[in-house]
Amino acid sequence: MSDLAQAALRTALMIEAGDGLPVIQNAVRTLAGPLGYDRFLLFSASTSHEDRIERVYWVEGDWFADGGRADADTYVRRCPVTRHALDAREPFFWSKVDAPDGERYRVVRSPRGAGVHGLQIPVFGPLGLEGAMSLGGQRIDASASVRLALTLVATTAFHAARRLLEAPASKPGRLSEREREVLGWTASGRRQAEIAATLGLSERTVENHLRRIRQRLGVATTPQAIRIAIGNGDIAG
Amino acid sequence: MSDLAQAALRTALMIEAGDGLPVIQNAVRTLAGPLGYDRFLLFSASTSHEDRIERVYWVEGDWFADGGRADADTYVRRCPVTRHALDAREPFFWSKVDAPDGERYRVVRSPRGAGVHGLQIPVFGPLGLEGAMSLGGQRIDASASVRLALTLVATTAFHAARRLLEAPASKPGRLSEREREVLGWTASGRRQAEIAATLGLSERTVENHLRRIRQRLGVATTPQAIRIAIGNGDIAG
DNA sequence: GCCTTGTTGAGGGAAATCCCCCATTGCCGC
DNA sequence: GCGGCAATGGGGGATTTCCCTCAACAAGGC
Repeated sequence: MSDLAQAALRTALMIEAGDGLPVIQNAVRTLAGPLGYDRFLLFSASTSHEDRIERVYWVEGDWFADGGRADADTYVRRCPVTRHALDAREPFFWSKVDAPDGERYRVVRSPRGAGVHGLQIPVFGPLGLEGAMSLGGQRIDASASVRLALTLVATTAFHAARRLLEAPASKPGRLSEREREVLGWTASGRRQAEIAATLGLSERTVENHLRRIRQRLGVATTPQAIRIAIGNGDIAG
Repeated sequence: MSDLAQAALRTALMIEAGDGLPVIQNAVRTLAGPLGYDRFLLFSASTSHEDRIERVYWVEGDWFADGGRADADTYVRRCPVTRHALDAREPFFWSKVDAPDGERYRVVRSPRGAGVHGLQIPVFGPLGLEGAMSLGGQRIDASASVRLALTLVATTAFHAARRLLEAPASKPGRLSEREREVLGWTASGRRQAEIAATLGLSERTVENHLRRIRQRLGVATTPQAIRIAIGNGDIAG
């Protein structure tokens, strides 16, 4: 335990200074391996589509109980535990238990016994959930110290991975005059048909504008677009 | 340095297990004091309107250069560095430098020289910014290790403080606790069905809550409810 | 006890939104 | 001139939200 904290900090520093995904992976493996974690998952998520998991940066280990034959990417997106990260407010431990009707995942305070256990660490930013890291294994150290240490490392790893892998992509994000106008009326409680009448457009056009707005802001629903646009100063709060 | 990581982890654990603000304060002081930090600030914030700082949990030390005669709460709300936390995506160091036309704050990679320096650590959650912790001093250790260690501790401290201080009372907004929760997730792009799953409710109930929210706020549509609720400070912007 | 409020849930149907594609027009820059 | 983009509009169908009513239960005040 006295080594843990130092190792975690050293790992985080190494990850921050790293220049590639392999550095991150090695650093995490070296730290978490001795603690019983041999399955790793790192992904970015956004509140955009229904399929909220946007990009899988790293998936490794026998998550699938079939030796990895399933398509990792697809599996990850459907994994109940992965998806639970989208609802979580804090890091949490989980257990996969065998039930008569197949496998069941449960969020637990401290996993024990046979089966696969893990730790999920959501990563948040100014706009909410931005990604998560998941670590699992058969016999894991699930103490509070490990949770804190891995939270530090996972958060650092996520930011580093995103910086490295997401670098080229950047978004303009701002709305056009017309789009601000449409969104402004929407925020004022007007329905699409009303806005169309007000602005002298067809309902179809208003709808298209709203879709484009959602796309540009990278959000899934119009209510969310309102919130983001207010945050951006695109429309009045 | 080899002590730092251990001390940080120990501090975080102590804070998590603590049962009062004094425990948190002592823990932070003990860790950060030897690193040169003697001014502390912990507050909750929402990204809603102008006055984004919601509640100051802890302010201590000579932040004001006048020995603390100014109203701490007021000062904190206006402090440029404090406000910068609202725009930050990650922890950052800052420096207060003397300029011909008064004091100036600057965000820097590594503060040095005379003057007051500090570290700001924003804390995020599913709905975006939730609060921040600021630590300052005349001669601070501004290494990457310290940044990481204090990030861990500050994040833990914020969650603990909120849990302890925000538990009993909540704001008098027209919306009930549950309603704010539902509306908050809606503003984060979740659909009714998803919110139902997250909160363990039927879709019907979520729908009923949203209708009641609209009724209470006196608005016609949910997007408008988002805007009004943000304006009222009922949900995070 | 009685009344209010918060929270939960339902049935049934109407309305609105959202999604995929597509096309036209006009403007701007290279 | 040509490519790119904003603005406009459409077809057609799948989801989602919204609206009305009704009901049960727990907690708290009077």
